Amino acid sequence: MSGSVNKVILIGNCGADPEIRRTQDGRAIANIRLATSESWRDRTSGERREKVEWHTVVIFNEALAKIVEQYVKKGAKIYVEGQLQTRKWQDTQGNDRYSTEVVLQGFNAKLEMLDKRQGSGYQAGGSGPGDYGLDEDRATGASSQSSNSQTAGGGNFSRDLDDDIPF
Amino acid sequence: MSGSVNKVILIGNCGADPEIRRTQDGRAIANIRLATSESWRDRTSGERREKVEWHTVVIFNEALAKIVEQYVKKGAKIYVEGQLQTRKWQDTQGNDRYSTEVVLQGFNAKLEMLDKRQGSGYQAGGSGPGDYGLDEDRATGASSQSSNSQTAGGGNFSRDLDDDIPF
Amino acid sequence: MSGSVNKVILIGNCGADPEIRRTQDGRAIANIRLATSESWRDRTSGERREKVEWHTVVIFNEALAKIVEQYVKKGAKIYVEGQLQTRKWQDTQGNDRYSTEVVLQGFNAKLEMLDKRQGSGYQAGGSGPGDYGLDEDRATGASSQSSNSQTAGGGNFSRDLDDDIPF
Amino acid sequence: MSGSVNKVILIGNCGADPEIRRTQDGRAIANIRLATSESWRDRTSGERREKVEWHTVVIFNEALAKIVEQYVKKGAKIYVEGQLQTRKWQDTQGNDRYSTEVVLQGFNAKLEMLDKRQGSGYQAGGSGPGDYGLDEDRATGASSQSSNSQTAGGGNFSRDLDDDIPF
DNA sequence: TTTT
DNA sequence: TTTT
Repeated sequence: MSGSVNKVILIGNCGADPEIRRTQDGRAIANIRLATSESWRDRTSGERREKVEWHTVVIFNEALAKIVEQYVKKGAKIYVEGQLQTRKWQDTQGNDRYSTEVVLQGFNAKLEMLDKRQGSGYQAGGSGPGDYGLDEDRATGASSQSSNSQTAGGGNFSRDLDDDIPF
Repeated sequence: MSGSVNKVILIGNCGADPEIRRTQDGRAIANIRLATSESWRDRTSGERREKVEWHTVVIFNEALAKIVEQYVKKGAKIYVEGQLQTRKWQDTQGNDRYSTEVVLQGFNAKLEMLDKRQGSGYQAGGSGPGDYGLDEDRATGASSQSSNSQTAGGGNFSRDLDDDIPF
Repeated sequence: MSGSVNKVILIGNCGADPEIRRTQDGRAIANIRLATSESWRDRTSGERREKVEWHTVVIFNEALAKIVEQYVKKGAKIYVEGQLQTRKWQDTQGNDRYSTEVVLQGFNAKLEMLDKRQGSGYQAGGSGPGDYGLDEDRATGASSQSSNSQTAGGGNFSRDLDDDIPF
Repeated sequence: MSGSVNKVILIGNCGADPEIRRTQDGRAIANIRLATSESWRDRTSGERREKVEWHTVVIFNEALAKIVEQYVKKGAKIYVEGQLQTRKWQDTQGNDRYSTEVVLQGFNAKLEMLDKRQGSGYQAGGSGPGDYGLDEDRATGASSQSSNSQTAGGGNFSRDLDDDIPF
């Protein structure tokens, strides 16, 4: 099917420190429980009410997962852009179960930290936090690649693209 | 919590005719099974591969649900903008189960039909299909309403809002 | 034309305090200069580079404009969701000029403050800052209205819509 | 600045065939004039009204520009996701002028064709149109790269990622 | 200048 | 003109 779009944009707060899992082959995957909320004034009572929604955000990207592990903590406010994915699994009774997650993977995925940097430290590394798009990771790949492709194909668009890559 | 955003944007095709349910108090609710897909060329085999993702879209709006019932059919390509919502329920064995849905409700919800109109007919009604955002309808409703609500001492926000309605 | 979407989503910092103008008929309009930026590491020099983009955000909504005036200050980080609009005007030499702005107006517009509330004060009012979507406010207005408009036989879309308002 | 987002999402119709320009160094750039529109029923007259907005979409990507040149024609309905960019230039009288464009470049850019494929032909090539994300271009780079990274790191996640890359 |  |  063509002409398809699957995009989720969330701004919320982390309910806990991210969990970092590792695949058999050693790749890091970060899981974040993210809370978004809406508030409104109740029509009848006039009271302010709030509804909180919890989302499971899964980051399939080792480099990004590590950054998340390092900088994203419980309570942090973040922006994530990914896609909806529903995973099928079996519970202990053998029933089919489904879990829907917001997956950041590959392109068109993005994560931004929205809290003011306080304190110090992590700026030191030079790379610094901030624009933690998956971009960055792709960038890594893309640039190591580009040194080839550029010379090879001379496509200087890919050159510019690489220049544009965050980092 | 403030500063929260919960937004889903999908473009996909309906897997079946929408289902219209009705709440106890008679409101119509439309359910759409929407498929999005990604395709890519497998690097090793060179074959084209495709991954389809199915989404449950729930439309809590009688008028919109009726429009959906009337014009959205199996196979139709639509744009939906709503929010992620996870609903808890009990299965027959009494286990907690969760279903995540894309909910179109209230503001910041939108539905657009992306297929070319073929044939005729439904334009006749005057209202016509096309921009089936909640927008348009709210606008209509909001304005007829505002003359009342404003006088009624309704929040003067609604007054401003009406002014804000696209022209 | 049907099947149309025009959406802009920005997260950035205000370059100055918002400007509040007023239309002839007394409605407030807020203007914000918003900076977004991208940064990346230059491939050849290894230096970190940054490109800043400035946006003009125009808020056509008296209540929201006032909230903006009150709480959004120079340096504030905000989320805005609106639409692209290009305005034609004449310069002093009589040449046609065009300005493109991000317009928040009517539905499908949203503004969220992303800075942590520090200090005190503005929570007191009860309404509180935070979710300054047009949402909330429309909801208020819309709901007080709905009890009327429904009876009044207002478009039954508005009826549904009101029902749809978050709770 | 960190924590920044600059995103534009449009669904509209092409007002003319795309223009393909070429930079001095031979890279293709596509320009599309895209119309979005809103329609609503006038509150007082009850008439249906429509407001059309024109956008300039600029695609800085040789491969994508060529696909656009080949498949996107006047009247086509497309989805584009890019970012806002304002370009400064001098008019013939030496005045500063600014043009704001929706730029598709690098990551987080996407273009989808939303018209039903009619007729035949272009499906034949095997690659087919459909998901014309910039992804595709990155994919090209990324995959040539991945053949390295995979062997090197064996991370089959990167393998999956690459596999996921459109085209 | 598109589209409905 | 913001922010990091």
